[in-house]
This record gives sequence, C-alpha cells and structure tokens, in this order.
Amino acid sequence: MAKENKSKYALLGLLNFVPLSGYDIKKWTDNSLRFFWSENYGHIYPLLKELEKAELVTRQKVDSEKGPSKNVFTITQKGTKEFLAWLKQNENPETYRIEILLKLFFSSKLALNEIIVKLENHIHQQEQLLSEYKEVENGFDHIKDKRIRLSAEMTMSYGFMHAEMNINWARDTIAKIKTFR
Amino acid sequence: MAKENKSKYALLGLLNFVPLSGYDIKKWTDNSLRFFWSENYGHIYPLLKELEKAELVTRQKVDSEKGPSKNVFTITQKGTKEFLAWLKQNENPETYRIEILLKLFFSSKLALNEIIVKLENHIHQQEQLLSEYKEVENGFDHIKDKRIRLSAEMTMSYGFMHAEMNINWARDTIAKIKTFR
DNA sequence: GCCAACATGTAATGAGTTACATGATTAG
DNA sequence: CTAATCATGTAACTCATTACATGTTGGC
Repeated sequence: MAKENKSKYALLGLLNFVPLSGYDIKKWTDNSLRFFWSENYGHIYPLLKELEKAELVTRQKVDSEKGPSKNVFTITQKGTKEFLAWLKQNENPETYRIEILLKLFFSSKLALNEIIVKLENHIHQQEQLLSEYKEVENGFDHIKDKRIRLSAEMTMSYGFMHAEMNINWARDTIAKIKTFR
Repeated sequence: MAKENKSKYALLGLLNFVPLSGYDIKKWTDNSLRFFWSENYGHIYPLLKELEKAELVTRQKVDSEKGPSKNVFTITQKGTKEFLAWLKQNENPETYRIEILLKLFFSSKLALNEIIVKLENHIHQQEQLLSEYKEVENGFDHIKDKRIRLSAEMTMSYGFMHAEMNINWARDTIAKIKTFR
C-alpha cells in the first residue's frame, strides 16, 4: 500500500468549517494554512471528485456574488465521521527531506564563502516568510469563536518559532564557519 | 513537468564520498542523514538503475566481507559534474506539510485534554528523536577530515535545534491551553 | 538447523507538481 | 475593451511508500 492521503483530510477539515469550492479551498491553503500546508488545483479538483464519489461530500452549483458560478462542496455525515476519526488518531512521526541540509551535508565540495551565501539566502527566505506570516496573523484578529482562534494561534506560533529557529540556526552556523580553520 | 528528483542528488552525493551498494546507501540515510533525509529500497534500487543508464554511475559486483556479494556503484565524471551543478544551485523554499499542525488547526472539534495528549505525544516523539540523534552524533567523532566534520556538525545542529524547538512549542502550547477559558 | 543480518529487486498504488486549456465576470 | 480575477478542470509526469518475493552468509 502507498502512503495515506492527507490532502483528503485537509479538504474535509476545511469543509467541516464551511462549504467551499475548489477555488476557495486553494485560497484557504494559500492563506491561513500556509504555515504548514499547501495544495494545488491539480490535486484539489480530482480529489473533490473522488470525495464526492465516496459520498463524503456533496456538490451544489451556486451563483457567486463575484465572478462566475461555482461548485460548492458540503461535507456529509459520512464525511464528518471519517474526518473526526482521523482527527482523533495518533500521528506517525514525520520524515523530513530538507534540501539545504542535504547540500550542507555534502558541502565539503564547496568553498566556505559559497556555504555562507547559501545560509544568508536561507535567512532571507525565512525572514520573508516571517513577514508574510505576520499578515496572516492580522487576518486571525477577525475570528470571533475563541476555540477556533486558539486553534489558529497554536499553528501560527509554530510557523513563527520554526522560521525563527531556522534563522538562529543559520546565523550560528555562519558564525561557526567564520571561525573554521 | 513534475517536481525534481532530489533523491538522485542524495545518492550521487553519497557516492561522491565513496562507492556504495543500494543496501549501504539505505544504511547511510537511516543513520547519518536521518536528521533531514530518508530513502527506502523501493526508491533506491530503481534509481540506481536509472543513474547507471544515464551514465552517472557504474556498477561493480564485489564480494562482501560479510554476507553475500553486492553491487557497488561508483560515481562517474559525468555524475560528479551533475552533482556539483546541483550543489551550487540556489534552493527553492520548502513547502511544508505537517500533519499535527493540520490537526491542531481543526482541533476545535476535540476536547482540550485530547489536544494536550497529542502535544505530549509530540514531545515524547521529539525527545526520542533527540536521543537517537545523540547516538548518531557519537559516530561523527570518528570523522578525521575537518571539513567533512564541519558539514556533519552543521546538519546535526539543525536536527537538535529543530527537535528542541518542537518541544518548546508543544510545551508553550500546552501551557496556553491550560489557561484557556 | 535456524535466525539475524546481508542484499536486491519488482509490483501496486497513490501522492503531488506543473503545464496546459478554457471560459465567465467585473472594474476601470 | 481589456486586464485582473474568478473558476474549473485535464494531462503528463515524476516522486515516494509499502508490500511482496527471493536468496545468501555466518554465527550460535
């Protein structure tokens, strides 16, 4: 068997908040979930079709306030049940695949200053993320429901800590390289 | 086009240190690279075949000191060239898919103490990793070459900082939940 | 003799990305 | 009228995991 489809639960989880179209789902993952999750159309639309077939969601054609009409998907009882079962399950440990670390592991073939450039680049990317995250954070102010806000804050703080950790690590590493002889 | 095969560079990078069999490569990723990279046989063997066909590596049948004979792969000039080109390239930002965060984002459907259990579990997993990492670290003591040791240390420190950050985040989050009303 | 570790591989399946193709609607 | 955004989808492709299948060698 191949690995389990987690995208499925990402979609069901979002639909469990509110009915959405494929386009809306992409918006959510690009905004609120960007700290820790991503999806693309090429995965979303076929998956919605599957979920519909499995009777985990239903489709309604709805006129949009803005732009063309859309296919809005609503989670079914069966879908909710499957989503909640996943939610309660234990997580398996993640396997990591971090390209910059793979390169650094092999970096004895690079000049020290080439490595430093890579690390500076990494710092820049993470700072960029940090400022993007701050914008998403502002959006969270509008969340009225305290429990939902708590959920958003928990994941958001991970995003910040992760980016900060990356920056600290890169700075420490640059310092270590500069004292290398 | 689909995403680029980074496993290819992981294998070439290892073979650029020393000729290895598929089995050996798995050993390496399970040990020294486990901080940030993983591979499995179902990927390694077909990939080695491809690399051979593309003339990036060559195969030699070699008698093993222990156990049956093995297919040892050696990187070619062409392979080294391609590996170094990748090494010098800029990295694209990673996209993250962190299951526990996906669950926490949807966790308003869970009881607070269920979330705490999840976080405690996460802490436990990360502490487990930390102690496994320490064993790998001991193995690094044998590395004579100072530059190679530096490379190993840089990636190792990421592993430690990453696990520690996760633990800190989970602890902070538990504290936050406990004061929630 | 048997188990653990060594060693290699395929098959089945599904995950996930990118590029392409198409068209509707609205604001300027 | 035209550009931006809204909206949906397919095709082609590669990545990646798990399960399965097979056989060797050495130590106890």
